[in-house]
Amino acid sequence: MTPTNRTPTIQDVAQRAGVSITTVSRVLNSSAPVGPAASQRVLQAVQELNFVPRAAARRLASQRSDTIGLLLPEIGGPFFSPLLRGIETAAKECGLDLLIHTTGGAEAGAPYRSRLGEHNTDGLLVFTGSVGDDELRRLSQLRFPLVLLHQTPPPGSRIPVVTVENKLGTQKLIEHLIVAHRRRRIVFLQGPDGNEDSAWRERGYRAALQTHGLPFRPELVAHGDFAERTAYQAVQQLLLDGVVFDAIFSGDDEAASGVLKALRAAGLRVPDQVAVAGFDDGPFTRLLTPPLTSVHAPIEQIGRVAVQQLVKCIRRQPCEDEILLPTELVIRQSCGC
Amino acid sequence: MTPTNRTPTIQDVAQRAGVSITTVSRVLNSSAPVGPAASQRVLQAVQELNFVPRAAARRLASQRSDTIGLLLPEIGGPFFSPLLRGIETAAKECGLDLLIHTTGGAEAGAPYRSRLGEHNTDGLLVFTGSVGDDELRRLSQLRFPLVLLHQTPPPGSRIPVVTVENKLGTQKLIEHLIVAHRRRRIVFLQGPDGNEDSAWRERGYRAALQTHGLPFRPELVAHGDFAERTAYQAVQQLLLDGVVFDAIFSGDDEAASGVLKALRAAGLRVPDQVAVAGFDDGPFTRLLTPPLTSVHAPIEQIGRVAVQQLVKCIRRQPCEDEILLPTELVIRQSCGC
DNA sequence: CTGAAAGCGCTTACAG
DNA sequence: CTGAAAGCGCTTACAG
Repeated sequence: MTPTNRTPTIQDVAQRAGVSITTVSRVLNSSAPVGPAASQRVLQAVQELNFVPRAAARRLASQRSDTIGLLLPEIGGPFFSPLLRGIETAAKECGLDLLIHTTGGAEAGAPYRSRLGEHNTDGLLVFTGSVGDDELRRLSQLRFPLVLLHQTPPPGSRIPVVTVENKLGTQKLIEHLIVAHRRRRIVFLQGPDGNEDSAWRERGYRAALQTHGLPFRPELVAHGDFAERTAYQAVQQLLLDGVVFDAIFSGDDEAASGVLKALRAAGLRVPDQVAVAGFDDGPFTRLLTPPLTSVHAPIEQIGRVAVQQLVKCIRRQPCEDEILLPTELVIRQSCGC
Repeated sequence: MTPTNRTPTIQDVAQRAGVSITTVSRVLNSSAPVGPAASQRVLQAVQELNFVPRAAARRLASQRSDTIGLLLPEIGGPFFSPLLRGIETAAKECGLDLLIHTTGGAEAGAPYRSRLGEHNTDGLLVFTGSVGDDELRRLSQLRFPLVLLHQTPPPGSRIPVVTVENKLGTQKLIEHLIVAHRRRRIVFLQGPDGNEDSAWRERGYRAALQTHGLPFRPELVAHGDFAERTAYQAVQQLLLDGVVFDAIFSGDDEAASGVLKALRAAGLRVPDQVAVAGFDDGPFTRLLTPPLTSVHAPIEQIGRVAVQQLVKCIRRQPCEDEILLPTELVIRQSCGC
């Protein structure tokens, strides 16, 4: 008699179907051929008992967790939702559970381990700034499957990367400001120190200037950190310093919002006097006044592709060292169009 | 000799510390008193071996998953990030893993089960619109721990709820429009059919009108679904229909953005001719033009409190049937202030 | 305070 | 195509 107060196990299914638990396991996992009659009865028993395999038992026995982890510094920003959406979708498609862990910054490394460390996860997606280099090296040396997002691996280790095409996207944007809007003194507002996206965007900025014979002027490069407040202050500072400019390429969209505010506060008209552009093309970008010209970064796709890469690593299949997802110029009104 | 190519197990720790695995388990879980010397040696062995317990083994043996699930219709919207942040923070504090699953709508129920069903999770956080009533009843009858977000339980079942104080928040907002800005014909733009937040906001809207002796005019209630596009169309329709109004309370902030656009497109000045207000006070609200007056909903706190409630349910401790988190009027410029 | 042993519910060689 | 049995790595009575 099957006690009804207990959730059914594979035993109950086997008994009801009149087969061994081995056979039940086989039909559930399609891991070996099973006769049609037996298969039929198993399926029916599963149905009738409302049987769902315990993940813990399966994992312990199979030595796979069918779980991947996502490590990030924090939850928030316009980036986060689309990124997670892409990851969740792809993980579900691959039959993987997803565990999220915020580290609050790239502190040394271990506290996340107890939850999503080497044994409790088949692989890890690591967003830039969430794990220190030493820990990345340690995991990499263990041959533990890893994919980095928006970050290149620390020197000496080889870990697949998925990120966006920052340089080319920026280059096209700056060229648009130069060619279509005849801007000559374009400010580049940097992201946080050490941020790779920002570094590549700066390279694109310089490349565009060079292509069009414009000098690189250090005074036109301002420090920032992808945040609204600091962007506001940076623009104020430029004005205080008497720096002359006719356009601002802000490190990302959040910063662009601060830039717009600072210019408005200073009585400068956008885009007439100062053209403004951002990067990422976040969901709120078109809500700004004027609607922000930006470079679209396919964030959701980043998430999706990253999972695919990680799955390859987990299966020990060959996998690209670096994937750069294409960006696209999105023209709105803040550039003068 | 401990093979270095294998990750250590509790066996390895026990051997190295010269104790039984029972003792190791005890010091790791503080589940029973252990002598200081033994305890010391275990801790050291754990350290030296870099030992991390396999979650799967622990779960199988203990019959607890130490995991909670979050079910929602989809990932996105200004709501999502703060909600998840609150949930993740609280879950981490409680030592719980968090599994996220999107259902794509309140379809009957079962597909999520294989991942976060009754056995693979200690309890579930259910966001409105993600699980059908039948499935909620089934889980509830199983005494499976459940907490609903922004949704009351289906008739006949008793499941704890965490949501925001919609009615009072709306009431204060409408009264502000009436009293401070002398608005008399205030449009209420509804959320999706059956949405409980929207229903409560409508009650608050009516209550405010009544308090101030204003008639409820059905023609001032417009259908919407918390989306920008439909809000835009709804306003267009009102104008086409020749409905006279001097304020619009849009169901939420997203819709408010569409409202602002539609009014601007129609050449109506906000807030002079039409005052506008939203609900939620999402992160982008202050970026709108003019900055949106809204009702702040403490979304992150919702997530945090919901986890705490769920933990109580899991521990079979008494737990409130309903928690209404207070909202707060946030005055910006779109109301006329 | 400590340990031997059973058991959690599966998967997977191995043998047929 | 099928099953008995070992084993995954822990926790938890039970006995001392």
